Amino acid sequence: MRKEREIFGKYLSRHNLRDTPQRELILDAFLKREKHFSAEELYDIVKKSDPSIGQATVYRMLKLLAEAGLAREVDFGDGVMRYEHSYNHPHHDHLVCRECGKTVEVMDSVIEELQKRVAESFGFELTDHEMYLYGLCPDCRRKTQK
Amino acid sequence: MRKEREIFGKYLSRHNLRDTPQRELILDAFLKREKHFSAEELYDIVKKSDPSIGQATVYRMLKLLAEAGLAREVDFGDGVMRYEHSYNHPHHDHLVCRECGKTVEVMDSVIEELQKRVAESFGFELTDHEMYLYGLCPDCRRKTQK
DNA sequence: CATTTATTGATAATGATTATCATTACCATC
DNA sequence: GATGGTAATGATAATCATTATCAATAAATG
Repeated sequence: MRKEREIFGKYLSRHNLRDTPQRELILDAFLKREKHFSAEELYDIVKKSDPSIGQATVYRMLKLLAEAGLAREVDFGDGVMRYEHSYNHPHHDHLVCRECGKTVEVMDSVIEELQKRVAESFGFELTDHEMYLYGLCPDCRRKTQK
Repeated sequence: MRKEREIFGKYLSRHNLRDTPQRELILDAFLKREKHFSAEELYDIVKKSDPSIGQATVYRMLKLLAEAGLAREVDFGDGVMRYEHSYNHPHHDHLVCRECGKTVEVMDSVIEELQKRVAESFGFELTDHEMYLYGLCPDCRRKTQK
């Protein structure tokens, strides 16, 4: 968390960007947040501390966090982009419940390796990927059966 | 192709929906199309045969085709939904070039099996998934290196 | 043929995100 | 500490794909 602040500070100065109270506030909220979130959700949070903050500022800050390598975009395909921590949060994929929306981070290195091989078998050089597994979580399975 | 028409006809009558020239026209264009496409692209095609057709009709028809099991939505994450043939076009994932956008359909049954196991290891019942592999296609790799 | 109900096409609405732009704030230099 | 240059902010307009609305039209059925 200290380290993340440091990284962002360096990112700002390296790009001739300024440190502002708004950016500090949004950075704080981001660092406190554990679950992934949308721009609007983060906006609602920071608005409590600074009701005059604009949502454009939140959108802009999220772009910066992503570029600085602290955040990562997550697209669940519902038209709303979410963000999650990227620093010290190694790559993973998502397992999402179709019923209640609960998500679990998953990672399988065998799958990762196979993805690379599949790409290579078509002559592609794999740079990244997206994988979303959809299903029913344990709770919703129980509810559905009864 | 005959079979697909039959399926769609049955879908219409089973749902008390009507067969109209517009639907016929869009169905034709859909059946002729091999590559995936967006609503707008299909609209541009059918407009040549019937300039008075509305794009809302195309959007509506794509929903029907998907519900009838003839089409499948493909979300490349660029904000535009595409469709591809679903009938006699078994499940596959997509390998996409980050540079030129070229796509290849891929399928690896080992990956599919592992996905199921990963989900199960969290108590989830896997219903479906999305996997997009991004990289550089052979052509773009060559261009980038030179 | 008349009635019912689905369909169409034009257009307005939606909703997330981005662009614009006047105003404000930061920061280095004098 | 005033100043000039430039970045940042917040309000708001714009964007863009998609959806909803609705009056007009067209099928199908008795």
